[in-house]
Amino acid sequence: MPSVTAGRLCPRGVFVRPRMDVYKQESQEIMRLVAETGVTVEQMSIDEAYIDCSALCQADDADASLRQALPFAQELKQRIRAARQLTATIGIASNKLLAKIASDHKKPDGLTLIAEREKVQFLRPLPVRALYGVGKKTEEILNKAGIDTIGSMQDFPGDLRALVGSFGPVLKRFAFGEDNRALELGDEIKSISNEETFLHDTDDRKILRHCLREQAADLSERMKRRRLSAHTVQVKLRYGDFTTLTRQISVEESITEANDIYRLACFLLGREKLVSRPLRLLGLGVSNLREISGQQLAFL
DNA sequence: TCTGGGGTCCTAGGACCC
DNA sequence: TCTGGGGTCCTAGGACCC
Repeated sequence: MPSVTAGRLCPRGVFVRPRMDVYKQESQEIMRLVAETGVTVEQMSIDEAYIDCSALCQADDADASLRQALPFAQELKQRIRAARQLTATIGIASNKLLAKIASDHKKPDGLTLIAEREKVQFLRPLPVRALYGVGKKTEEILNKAGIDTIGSMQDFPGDLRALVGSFGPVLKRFAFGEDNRALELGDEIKSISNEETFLHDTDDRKILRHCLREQAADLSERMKRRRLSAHTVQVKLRYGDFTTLTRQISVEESITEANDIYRLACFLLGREKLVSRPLRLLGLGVSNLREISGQQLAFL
């Protein structure tokens, strides 16, 4: 059974949000410290990662295995503190779902282990929202059906599919602390986008064109840096009343140049005259990404 | 917090083809 | 000309995550 920990790295008692690039650099340094230990790491976000240290935890009994991860976790926390003067919160459990819940359990500088033997009881009092994949909407649906804690979900006799569709069976297993998601190690990027919320809603063509040009240039640069090209361009608009819509177009040619992205974006906006009233937000994205091979394929 | 930004995944409907 | 069923692709929207 894999033993996984989720770590959350928290700037110590600092409420001022550091500049993003500083944050990112710090994140890289810490992830490097983690990688140095030789474990398998899935970085979830700038300040979170799942670590599979099952290679270090080889006891016959599942809970004895988890306990073997404790000294590793303690040492990791110490290393991060010594090298970066930051605290790290770590959760230890048998899978990603529980490791994350464990790491959320005690926030600043925490270390929580959820034993296999105790996981079902541990989960019972927690709100359904604590489960991965349950957001505001799903929480509302569950609450209406009388399911407010994970315990009540464990006890629910009906089929959750009637409430949450195909997520039902997975959710039921989550409620019992069962999760077989593997670490995702691929760093494949599926889409790249950016968006801008204006200080004041606007339908000024000059402002909108300028915004799109800047976004297209940024996307082009990010694609080139990763040696990617796109086959789909998407625009996103939000009006003053918060109505949000997207329009996308897929093309056969590979798109990497800012000008091509920009032109397709203008086409999408113009096609249905979407800028019929002032916009609160304008966004631009590319997807359907492929690696630039540097070499054309020849078809006979 | 009258609502930021950058992502992923799922679903549903329509077009199109056989 | 009308009818149908199934598969696939594209598009749009929404839920969710950090």
